[in-house]
Amino acid sequence: MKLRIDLKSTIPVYRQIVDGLRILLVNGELNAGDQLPPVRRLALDLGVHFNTVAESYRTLAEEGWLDIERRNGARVVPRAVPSRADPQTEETFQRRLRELVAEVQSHGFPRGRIARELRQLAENLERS
Amino acid sequence: MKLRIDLKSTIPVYRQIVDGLRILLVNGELNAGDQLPPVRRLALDLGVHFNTVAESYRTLAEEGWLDIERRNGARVVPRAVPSRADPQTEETFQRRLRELVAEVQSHGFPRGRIARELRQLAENLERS
Amino acid sequence: MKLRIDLKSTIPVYRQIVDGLRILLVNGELNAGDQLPPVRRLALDLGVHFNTVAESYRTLAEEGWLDIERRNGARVVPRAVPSRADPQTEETFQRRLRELVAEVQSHGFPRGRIARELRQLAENLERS
Amino acid sequence: MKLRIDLKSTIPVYRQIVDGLRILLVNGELNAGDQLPPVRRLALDLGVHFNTVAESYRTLAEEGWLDIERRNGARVVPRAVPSRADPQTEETFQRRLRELVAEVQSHGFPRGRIARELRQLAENLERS
DNA sequence: GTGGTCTAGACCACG
DNA sequence: GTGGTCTAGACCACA
Repeated sequence: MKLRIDLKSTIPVYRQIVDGLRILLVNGELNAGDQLPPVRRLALDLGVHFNTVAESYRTLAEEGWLDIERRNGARVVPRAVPSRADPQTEETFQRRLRELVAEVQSHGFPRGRIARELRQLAENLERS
Repeated sequence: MKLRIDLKSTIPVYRQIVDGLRILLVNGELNAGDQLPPVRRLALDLGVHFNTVAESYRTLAEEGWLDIERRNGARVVPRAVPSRADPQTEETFQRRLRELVAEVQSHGFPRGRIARELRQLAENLERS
Repeated sequence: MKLRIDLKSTIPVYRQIVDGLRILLVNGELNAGDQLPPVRRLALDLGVHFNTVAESYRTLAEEGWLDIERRNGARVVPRAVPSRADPQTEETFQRRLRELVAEVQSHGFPRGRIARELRQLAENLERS
Repeated sequence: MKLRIDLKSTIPVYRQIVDGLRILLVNGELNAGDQLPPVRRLALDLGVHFNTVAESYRTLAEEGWLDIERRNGARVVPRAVPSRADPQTEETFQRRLRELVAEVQSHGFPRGRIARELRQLAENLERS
């Protein structure tokens, strides 16, 4: 379970877990049918309370990624693609993307490098 | 002052203001020497408390974008970009970028469109 | 055995079985003297563990619907309806009924349709 | 806040709160714009932990009934009617309704009384 | 052994 | 003063 948590971050741990797992999911590193570790197990690995992990699993289940059964743990579901993107999503995405870029620019990260990262990610997206 | 705030968002208002202003700053829509609106004025425009705006200005001042003087309000300074980025910035940027992309993918936003947005932004960065 | 189980539901399987059988019982689709399928048989049909079915039978036996004998399986008994309802039952029924209706209203089910269902069921009850 | 909780019930307290509030909401006893009590306040009134109430509020917010703002508490939202009922809702409703009725019949509640309750509720629905 | 519920209570971010 | 997050840990229901 390739997953890193930063307990010091202001971003809530459960959100970090959700974000991290979602990356594995969209990248196909976690596939339909895969079993996730029991909440108490992953919690132990990450050094957090099991409730925190449980909350994360529940969030992903609501998003349609996981199927949680009381006694059988959480399993990646053959995800029905959300079919239709919220029309608002595009605008939000553009704004958040520009915010993120502005922030790292602000921290002195050079434009060229940022552009390179963006292009590289774009390629990855189209190849897979 | 092209700036929108969403009071319902879970993102703190002061952060939204900082993020919004920073975009204007890196895009050159706010330039060295420009005077920012008085906190009470901007607060009124946005419908928030003036302390919230003041907090935002202070944050940007700490980042080196603004110069705040007792009675003269806030002014954009000719900003020397921090010569070298925090070594941690690159990794963080990559991670946050991938998180953002995973999230919008999760919401059904098609990969091709995401890739296009990324490429377009990369171009803008290199041109300006 | 007209009975459907949803393993994904949060409602316990044994409860689903009890609820389903009880409907057959009050509707007279299962009558006094009828033999129920052996627990292992029904379990196989439903794709659940036989203990789960056994638990269901036991619950219905406690309610006075079934008679379970060591080697003869479960059989519907001529049921003397408990002469008087638990005084608390009426209040509980009203509350649960209203909860159920509020929930489906909440899901966008139109009042008219709900009312129709209620009336139809009321008729069925009085006719039989 | 007309709301009763049964701590002994097997139904989770937070569900009871959700169910209870939803009745007030569909009945118009809580209207758009109304402020709900702070989580800690209601929790104290009900004798439960504030987290339990918070969870309930969050659930109703997800259903679109409430609008929760970090510092301003929870407020009833001018609910956008869910427009389209899940096609599955009708079948589920019928089943659950029949399950409920079968259960109370099982407890000795006479058919005539049940029918009367159903009719009365149907009338209430159509009148309001 | 699995996830769910709930409590008690600390601490945080916000405005 | 508001809701949010997290922990520690008890207890429960289910299969």
